[in-house]
Amino acid sequence: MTFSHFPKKLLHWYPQNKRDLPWRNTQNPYIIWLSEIILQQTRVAQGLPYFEEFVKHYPTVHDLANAPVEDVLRRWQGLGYYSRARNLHHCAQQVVEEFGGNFPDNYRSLLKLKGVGQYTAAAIASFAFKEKVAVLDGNVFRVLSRYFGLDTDISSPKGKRQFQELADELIPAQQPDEYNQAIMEFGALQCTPKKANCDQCPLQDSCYAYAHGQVEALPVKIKKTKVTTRAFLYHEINCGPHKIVKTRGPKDIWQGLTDFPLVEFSAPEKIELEHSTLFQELQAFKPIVDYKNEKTYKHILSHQKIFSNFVSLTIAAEKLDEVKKWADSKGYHCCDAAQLEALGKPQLIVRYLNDQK
DNA sequence: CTCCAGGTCC
DNA sequence: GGACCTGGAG
Repeated sequence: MTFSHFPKKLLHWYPQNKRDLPWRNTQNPYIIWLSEIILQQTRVAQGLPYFEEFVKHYPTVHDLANAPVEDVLRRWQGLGYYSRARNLHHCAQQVVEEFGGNFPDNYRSLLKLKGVGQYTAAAIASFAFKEKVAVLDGNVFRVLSRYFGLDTDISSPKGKRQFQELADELIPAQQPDEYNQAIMEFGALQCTPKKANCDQCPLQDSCYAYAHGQVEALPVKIKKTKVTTRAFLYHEINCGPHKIVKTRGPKDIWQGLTDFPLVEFSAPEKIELEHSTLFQELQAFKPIVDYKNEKTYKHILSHQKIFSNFVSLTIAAEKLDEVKKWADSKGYHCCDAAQLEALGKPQLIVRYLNDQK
């Protein structure tokens, strides 16, 4: 087996082809950690502006730990997978409280941090501390499965184990950090999921998938999550300059973000204003109702298809005290436009609000 | 429109 | 093993 050929080629390819990205010019574990969390399941182009903002507003782990979690969620707005933002904040406090403000300097200890799993621990340990631990992310799965012709399902525990063993054997003792960067960058730029650039590939002559016409077929991934359909009727309740909002709770999507009171229906075609218990209750306040029935927002998550309609209810400003009392009793809050702007909201709500302008 | 990216937590 | 988000590519 030409095992040293592979890392050698990658280490040669990398300096000539790598992108100049801000987190690559530092060994500061805080900055590296920040970039890794932001880049999980996220493309560089989408994550980059968020990274810049976070570094600017939270230059040190102390700044992040001291910030209110609402501010962190607001800054994360639009990036998705909001548990990353909650874990990010929790992890910063962990580093300050349990580790005296210094990130742990090895793979084992890094794993104890909230939101830091095997991939991220390996990335930080190698990039910041030169520890020889192999990263295993989607890029690495793809490059290894193609080059070595490994066709085990990468979503199975067995597949993950096999790939990790292979990755651990391949990583060189000399420049483990550079090698980890190289193989991921190679997957991102050269050995891409679709239309891999095999014509000008430095590994072409020894690549299993290229020789066997398997480039498109690898890696093998079986899992596919089934998508459920949901139907929301959102109630935009206005009273003078105030709106009624709700902080989303646990065990559902958008945890910790802010949206409007809603009634969920069994199917999109079942959405009916008159069947909303919320709408019925609100009649007591004699609202002016604006319901554009035909306008349905469709919002797609990886595992849910959400159809939502919005009804706008305007209540006379004099009834604010009554409305507030009602909102309190339902677990809702009252806020003005500026306060709403400062809260993290799902993109569906952001889209709706933008349409109202 | 469908498919896809891809790491952690519970 | 399923839940979690958004946006870009085709």
